[in-house]
Amino acid sequence: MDSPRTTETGTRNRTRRAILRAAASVLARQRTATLADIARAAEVNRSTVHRYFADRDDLIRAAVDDSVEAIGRSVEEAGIHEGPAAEAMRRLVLAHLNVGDRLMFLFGDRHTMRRYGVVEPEKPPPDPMIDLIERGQADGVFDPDLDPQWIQHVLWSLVYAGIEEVDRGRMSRHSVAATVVRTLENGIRTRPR
Amino acid sequence: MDSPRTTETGTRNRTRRAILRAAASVLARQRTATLADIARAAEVNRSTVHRYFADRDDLIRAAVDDSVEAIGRSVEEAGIHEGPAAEAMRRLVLAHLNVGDRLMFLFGDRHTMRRYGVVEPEKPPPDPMIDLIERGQADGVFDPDLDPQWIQHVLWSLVYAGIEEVDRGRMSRHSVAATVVRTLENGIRTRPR
DNA sequence: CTACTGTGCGACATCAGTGTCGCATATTGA
DNA sequence: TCAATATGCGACACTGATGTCGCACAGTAG
Repeated sequence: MDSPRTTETGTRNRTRRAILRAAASVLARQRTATLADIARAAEVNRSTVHRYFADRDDLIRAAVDDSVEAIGRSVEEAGIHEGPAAEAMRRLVLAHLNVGDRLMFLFGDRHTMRRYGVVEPEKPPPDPMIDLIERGQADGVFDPDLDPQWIQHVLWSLVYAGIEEVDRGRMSRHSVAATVVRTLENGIRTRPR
Repeated sequence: MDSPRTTETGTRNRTRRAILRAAASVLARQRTATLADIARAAEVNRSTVHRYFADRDDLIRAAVDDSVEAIGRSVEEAGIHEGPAAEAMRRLVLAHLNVGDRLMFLFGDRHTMRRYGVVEPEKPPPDPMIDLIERGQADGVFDPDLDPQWIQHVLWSLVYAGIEEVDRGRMSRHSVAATVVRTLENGIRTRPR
């Protein structure tokens, strides 16, 4: 579907995807990981990685593209242009939590995006997020005094923090979404009722 | 004062500190930066780095220790055990923003802390932060339904996001503290007045 | 069952980064 | 001013990671 090599067999496609997922996952946690590390995580031989990707740079670039697509799809499936802004924001948080590894990989080190990926003017996550935020601000649901891009970055930061909590076993995948949403909406101050 | 080599001359001390600061700053933004990159940022020759640190590992370890100390000092100067919890939290945010590079260096890649630094049970930033959060929760100022450690991570995440905004020139150092505090306290939802 | 595709294995060459070294020069402190 | 300290420079050796290659075997599709 999204693979540039759509004439690939199912077997090759699966191997390629396993390598890309492993690359994002391993590099998200250790930027200096070797090709051997990635191959191990993908459960293939190092030479197999070379059969799919010309070199290390090629692999990382492909992993960046793949991650951008995975995040884009997850965000699209959240359908944030529909429904009340607060509900849509909650679906957005879930969508991001579902692609936690890719987010950590893409944004954990700004060098990755600068060297391998989309250039700054093109925002990897699509404008619909900013649209949602602006819609919510117009509706009086989101704080109009906060810059929409800042809100977007806050969202990512909290999702990121949530993913790390889950990774460390300090929070369940089930409870993290609620906690992230609660903190995103209310902050840490006790909300007067 | 805190340098293990207190018999060092002022010149040597200054050179050592320049290298450590450059290490934290450069590695915060590019985990795979070389010793040559760090030396360039410190405005010394690469061989000079070797005169101060046995090898790359030694330098990174020293940079971790130095960063932990710098953050600890900044947090200590915030005097968060004094005054109302909300005020103390604001000073804490400022304290963290003041050591932004070190935070990005230490926590931008979990591998750094795991391999070079303090082990998990010893929390690099001191317990007083958790004490402050619990104090605020007891006083009804902070949300008692949020885990104190989660609140601490949220604080770091937002500080981190703020530092990146400043780095990208999208926010001034002056306004970032207010924005971080506002978002930390209120979240993104419009707060009813 | 067979032919084709895909992969593991391991050896080998290359290369970027690191670590070492000695010398000349710059800087600093007495 | 001079001696001691600090540093830049660049050459060189070493090391780990990468990239290439060919062969044998595993897996898959017809």
